[in-house]
This record gives sequence, C-alpha cells and structure tokens, in this order.
Amino acid sequence: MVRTRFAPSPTGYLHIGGVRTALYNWLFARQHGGQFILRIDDTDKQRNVEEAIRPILDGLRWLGIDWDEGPDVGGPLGPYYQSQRLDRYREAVEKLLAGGHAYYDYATTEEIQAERTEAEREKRMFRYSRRFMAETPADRARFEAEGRQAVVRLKIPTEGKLTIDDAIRGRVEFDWANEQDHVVQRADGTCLYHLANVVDDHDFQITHVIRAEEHLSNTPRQVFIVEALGYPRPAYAHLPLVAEPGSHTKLSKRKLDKYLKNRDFAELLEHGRKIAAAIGHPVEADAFNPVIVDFYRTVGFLPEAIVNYLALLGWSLDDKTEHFSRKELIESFSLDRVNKAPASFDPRKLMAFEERHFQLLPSERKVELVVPFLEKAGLIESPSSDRQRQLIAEIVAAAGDRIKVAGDVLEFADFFQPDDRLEYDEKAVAKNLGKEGAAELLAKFRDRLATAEPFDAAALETLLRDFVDAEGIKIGQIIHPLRVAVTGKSIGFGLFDTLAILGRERCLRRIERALAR
RNA sequence: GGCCCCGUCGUCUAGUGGUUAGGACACAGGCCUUUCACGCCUGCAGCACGGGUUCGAGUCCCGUCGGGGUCACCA
Repeated sequence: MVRTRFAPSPTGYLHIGGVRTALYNWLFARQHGGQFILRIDDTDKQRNVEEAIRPILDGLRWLGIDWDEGPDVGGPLGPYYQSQRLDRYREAVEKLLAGGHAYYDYATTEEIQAERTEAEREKRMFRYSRRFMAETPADRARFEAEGRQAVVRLKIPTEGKLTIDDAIRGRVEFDWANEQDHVVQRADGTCLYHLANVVDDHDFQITHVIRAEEHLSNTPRQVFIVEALGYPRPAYAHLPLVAEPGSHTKLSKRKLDKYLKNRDFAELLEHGRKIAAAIGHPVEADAFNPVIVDFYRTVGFLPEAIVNYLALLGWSLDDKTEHFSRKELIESFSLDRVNKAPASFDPRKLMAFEERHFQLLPSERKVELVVPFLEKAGLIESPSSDRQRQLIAEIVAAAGDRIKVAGDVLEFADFFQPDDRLEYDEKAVAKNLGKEGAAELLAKFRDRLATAEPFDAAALETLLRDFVDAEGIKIGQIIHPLRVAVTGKSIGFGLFDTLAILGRERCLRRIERALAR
C-alpha cells in the first residue's frame, strides 16, 4: 500500500510551491490506490495552531486535494499533530542513545560556535570535536555539576558513504565525513524536526517521501536516524523547486516587492486587486498575494485550473498534452517524468490555463460561480431572485470568454447599477460622443429604439442596420456613441446583446442622460 | 566557502546517438469583427561553453562557467 504525506507547518497560509508538493504526493497516492496523509509539523510550539492551519486545510480542500488521515478526519495512527506526539520522539531518542547512535552533549552554544569559528579561520570544514560528549553516567554527572545542560546529538559516522536512490534524481552519494552531529533533542527536552519527521513517517507508514529539493541535503541525517532506529527506508523523491518568475530562486511569500517588478506578476496582482476591492476584500492583507493560494480563491480562479497548471510545473506527460482534468492527472502522473531543473512560476501561463478551463464550463456553472461575487459587491441581493439570476445568465452568455475568472463579472457591474448612477469613462465619452454629429444621430436612433419591437438582439441589429442605410453613415458612427451612452465605456461585449439585456426603458433613460451631458 | 542538485526558445517543456530540434504560454504581424475578448493564420526565438568518445552528440564521458539548495538547540 502506497502512503504519501504532506506535512505543512502552521504558518497561516498555503504557499503555491507547497501546493505543488502536496499535489504530487496526492496524485501519486491516488494513482496507486494508496493513501494520502496530512500531518501538521508544529514541533515549534506556538499558539493558535488551529487558527494557523485553517487556511491551509481550506486551501487544500478547495483545490480538491483530500486526505485520508489527518486533521479534521482523524485516522487510526493519530494524533496527526507533532506537538501531540512528543512522547514518541522521546522514546526514539532513548533508543538512539541506547543503541549508541546518539550521545548527550554538554557543550554550550558558545563553545560550539568557537569551534566553528576556528575551523573557518583554518579554512577547514567544521565538525564538532565531541569534546563535551558524555559517554558514561559519571560524565553526565560531572558536566551537570558544572551547571551544564545536555542536548542529544546524532553520532554520525566519520567516514564512509551514503547512497540514496532518489526516484527523481537517481543515485546521489554523500560522504558521512561531511555531515554534522546534528542535535535531535534540545536542552529543554523537546525534539527537533528531522527526528520527529523520521519517527512520524515511520509511525504513519509512509512509503514514499515526496518533497522539495531543499530537503535533499537533509536526507543523510534522516536516513541515519531511520537506520539507527531500525526502520525500513522509505523511497525518496526530491522535487525541483518552484522558482520565482524569471529566475531559479525559490519562490517566497516575502519577496512580493521584488516580484512586482515582473510585469506579468504585477498584472496578475493588479487584476486580483480590482476584484478584491470591489467585493470589499482587504487588498493589503498578507495573504492577498499570488504566491498564496488564498489569492486565487478570493478572486475566483478555478481550482482545476490551478491544479492543472501546477501539475505541469515540473512534470509533463508528453510533447503535446497540456490540458488535464483531475482524473486524467491521476491516471497519467508518474514520478519518473518529473523534471529535475527548477521551474519558475509563470503567472501568464497560469492565466492561460484559467481561461481555458473557464471557457469549458457549462453556462449554468459559470452563473453559479459568478453569483457570490455580485452578492459580495452588493450588486444583487442574497439570496438572489429568479429575475436577477436570469439577468446574470444573459450577461454571462453575452460576455462569452470575457469572463476569465469568476470575479471578472464585476466588470459588468453597471448592468446592476441604477441608470442615474452609471459612471462614464471620460476619455471614451470625449472620443465617441464628442464627435461631430454624434449627438444628433444618437437622438434620432433613440426615437427608433423607443418604438422598436421586439426588443431583442436580432431585431435591434436589423433596426440599427436599417438606420445606418437610411442615414447613409458608417456603422461605427452610431455604434460607438451608442455603446458609450449606454454603458459609459468604449469596450464591452456585443452592443445588441447589451441593449437587449438592458431593455428599452433603461436604454432610453441612459441615452437621455448621456445626451444631457 | 564545503557538500549536494541543476543547465533545450523570455517561460513551461518534448527529446534516451542520426529530428529542417517539436509543442504550449508570452511577444510581433495579419485575418475575423461594432469595440474589447475569443478564434484562426504567419512570424520571432533555444541545446551555457570547451574538450573528448563516435562515421555521427542536445542526447555518453571529462572539465569550465553559470544558476540553485543546504550547512541552526527553524520547519
């Protein structure tokens, strides 16, 4: 039975790179009919763990990455919080000590630091001298009499090699001599990540450790613990990093300012900000950042688009397939087709996937997705009435591919605005309504609109074309002023659809108002 | 700096000794068109470098250069 896991620490947000790791673990487990476990790495004691993991769990669920065991769902091997498994770690430390694979060390931080500095000065690699290693209870007593406190360190071999057969990187070799006697238990008795990690992976029967490449260098010490504890060694797969746009440096939440210099990234954030502002979502919030999944949810991205994009960020099936449903991903994913080189996050390409997935949605689904945005923006009541839903359906249909993320519906907010509150894009007004004769034509056409029957897109088109013939003008001479008069803008979807959706009364009112300016 | 990983268009990638180095996003131009968006067509653009091995190298070997990760009583 394949068992994989994702082990976020409670930071309060779900990083896009983390999602990619979680996704690959999930995909791998699902493909093999195995299980995907979620574990919370909260060895670092902190308050509000619950609060800090909530956005992470919500984000994963939103993306459709579900877990078989872990927070909220429980499981037979719990608890799934490291902070609740301390006894297990302590037992492991005891075992390490008993087996001679670890030792009590009484060196102070300063003493270690001194050795380190000395090594540096002599330009040789630092390796702790074990000068304060306690080998017997008598040693311990002596050190303690001096007022020293012990940490527990791994007794790493001083020679020999370690070979790891990584599922992605192939064979990787390390010299034990280059490793350190890492601390596994602090002076206060609490345990460190690497120890906890190994113990948990074993306790949770994890068969495949799939994680980011940054952990590759940490693997030797973990393997040492695995072996010392007599555990079976899991398979390792180290994923290439998700990098910054246009660079190969690890993508980080904290470098927003830097990323903003990237045009595509800035555009994406700006796009999101417009939507967020319209629905009253705090734009300056920490989590409102394209590096964080919550951003996409807030703005109305499709989870399947993000999953599709992320799946392809470091993995590919072949030379042509790009569009994958969740099901297809589960069927075709494989570790051996994961790339080795870091992949930089490309906001543009993510957007392309989003557009594609949104296009493919049936219109009822689009309406469903768009409604919450109109509600939050206060443009429709909640719950929405049948009439409003009808209006929305018409708008969504007329908008076609212009709505790329659900929040884009707010670009058509003026359909929900009272006519006397319509805002005008002044440049568009000047350019189109200000033209010689535009107002006169508009007034004339308004009279025709007043009696047009029926008032639907097809009939209106005929009406307008007849008008153009009768006046001997070019179609643009009336269509552009009309659009601005009725929507306030020079861009938008089909004019006849626009008129029909607005209906006669509203069209006339808006034209009057425009003419009065 | 030590150790480890990585290196095909700007970006994501296909490529496993013989290809005019393919696709996608982006970009440029054009078509469609009532604007915008969509769609369609065309174009631009890449094997980091140097040595080997071989009849033949993006593909294998070595070196160089470049990029990244990691070296905590963080996770």
